[in-house]
This record gives sequence, structure tokens and C-alpha cells, in this order.
Amino acid sequence: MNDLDVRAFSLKHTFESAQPLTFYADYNDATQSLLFPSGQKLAMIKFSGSSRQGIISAANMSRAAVVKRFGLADNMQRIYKNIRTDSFMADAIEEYYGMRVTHNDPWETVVCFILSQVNNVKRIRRITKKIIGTYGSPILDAEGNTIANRFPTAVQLIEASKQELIECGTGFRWRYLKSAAEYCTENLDLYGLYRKSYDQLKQELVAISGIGEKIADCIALLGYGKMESFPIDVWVKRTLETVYFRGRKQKIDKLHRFAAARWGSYAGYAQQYLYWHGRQMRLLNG
DNA sequence: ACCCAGGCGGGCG
DNA sequence: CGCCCGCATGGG
Repeated sequence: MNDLDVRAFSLKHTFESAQPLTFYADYNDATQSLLFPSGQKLAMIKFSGSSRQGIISAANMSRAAVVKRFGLADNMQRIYKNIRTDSFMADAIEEYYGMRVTHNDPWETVVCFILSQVNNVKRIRRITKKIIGTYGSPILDAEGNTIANRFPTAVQLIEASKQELIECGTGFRWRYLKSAAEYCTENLDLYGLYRKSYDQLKQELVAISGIGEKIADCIALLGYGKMESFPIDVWVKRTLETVYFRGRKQKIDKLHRFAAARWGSYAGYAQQYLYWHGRQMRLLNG
């Protein structure tokens, strides 16, 4: 077990806020623990303490991996200082204090957010878990029993049939999944894109059929740690319009410029707090 | 019954 | 360019 002292960290808000971990990790609120496939193992995180100050205990994961995965190296006081631009953001920080922007495997992020389009969180979770269980290599315990599955690789998903993917509940997204698996095997090395700039990275990502502006922003932020990325989904759009534009409809490009001017290189964190706070206030469609 | 969900690709003007 | 439509599926 690896123990880490952490400040400004909430396992609950980090897990729940519709990042890839939300879609496939198992979270126990009572015990503050999180189970998820990480590499070839089933990792477990346990948290104790408060969101101000606490301890993370990790099993099957190195300290460095935990720090990376949960954004623990982020300077939250500096981030909060920069995104606390108004009372709405101050409320969001207060309400979801300790929520981190996580760092996720690029391919896993591609899959999760392809599944996210015109979908709701509850259903994205069900579909993602079904796909992991169907196509992912088994993770075994000491007795050789399967206790979980790894996230399937692109190569594994190439073998999937349309019928199987439909049975997983993917709906019309099955085509995008399959073509993304093929493209990321034959035409693009996702793991060679870390050093690209935000703009260059997005350009590479939108070349994948099924990935447009919004999903590319999600992948840039959650899969590559591009903190200037500001994904605008229906919730973020509505929240921005309500809070900053007196409820008037705005074009996406204008909202991107607004966010860049207001939050700059911290826009990704601003987005995550704005998205989650705005969504929770409306309490629709779990 | 109708509307909506962390959108995108394609077609049309 | 911008706009509009269909795309599957389950929940409110």
C-alpha cells in the first residue's frame, strides 16, 4: 500500500463528475474507495480524512501513478485563485471543493467520449462497463479467478462485430467505435501525441471519424492534460448562457473565446467546475 | 406520448 | 461557410 497526504482532494466529486473514471470505476461512498482497472491490475484507492486534508491509500498502483492519475500535482490554490472569477464559480468551488481533473489513458478517453455523444451519464456507464466485460482481457486473482477485466485495446475492439456492439447498447455509435479502433491501430499512434500543442493535437483527433470539436476537447483535457481545453457540451453551453449572457443563446465559437479570455490556461478546470455545478443545479437525467 | 442526453457526419443552400 | 437532419436507446 502506498499512502499519500493530500490537500484539496475529494474522491467523491472526482469520481462522480462524468470523467472517464465515472464511466467504469466502482465507487463505494460509505468506505470512500474506488476500484478500477489500471494497467494489468485492478487498482484500489481508499481515501480518509476531509476534502481539506486527507490520506489516499493505493493498492496495485505506484505513488507516481496515483499522483498522475488524480491530478495530485496540480496546485489547487493557484487554480482556484484563477478560476474564482465570480460568485457562480466561487459557489462551484465551495460546493465541489477538491474535485480534480483526472489524467486518463488516451485510448480509453477516446472510447468513453465516443460513447458519450447524445447520451446520459447513467447509460454511458452501463455501455462502457459492458464493453469492458465483453472485450477486455481478464484480471485474475491469486487463485486464477476472474475478478475484473482490463479496458479493451483498440486491437481487441477491431474484432468486434456490429451485432455484439449493438448488444452492448452502443446504438448508432457502434460504427464510430469500430472505425476509431481501426484508425488508431493502422493510421494513428495516440501515444505519440503527448508532445503536440493543443491545436495540433485537436487536428489529429478530429481526423478520427466520430470525433468532432467537443469530444476532441474532452480527449485533449482528460487524455492529454491540455488544461487550456474547454469542452462545451449542452450543459456547459446552457450554464454559460444563463450565468454570463442573461440567458441569451450564444454561438460555440463565441463561448470558446469567452472562456479563453476569462480563464486562459486554467479553462479546463473552470469547465469541470462549471459543468458539474451547472448540471447539479438542474438535477436532470442522472 | 414527448423530450432529452458530456455530438457528429453528411447533405443542402 | 452555416444550418438542419438522422442517428439508437432508456429514463423522466
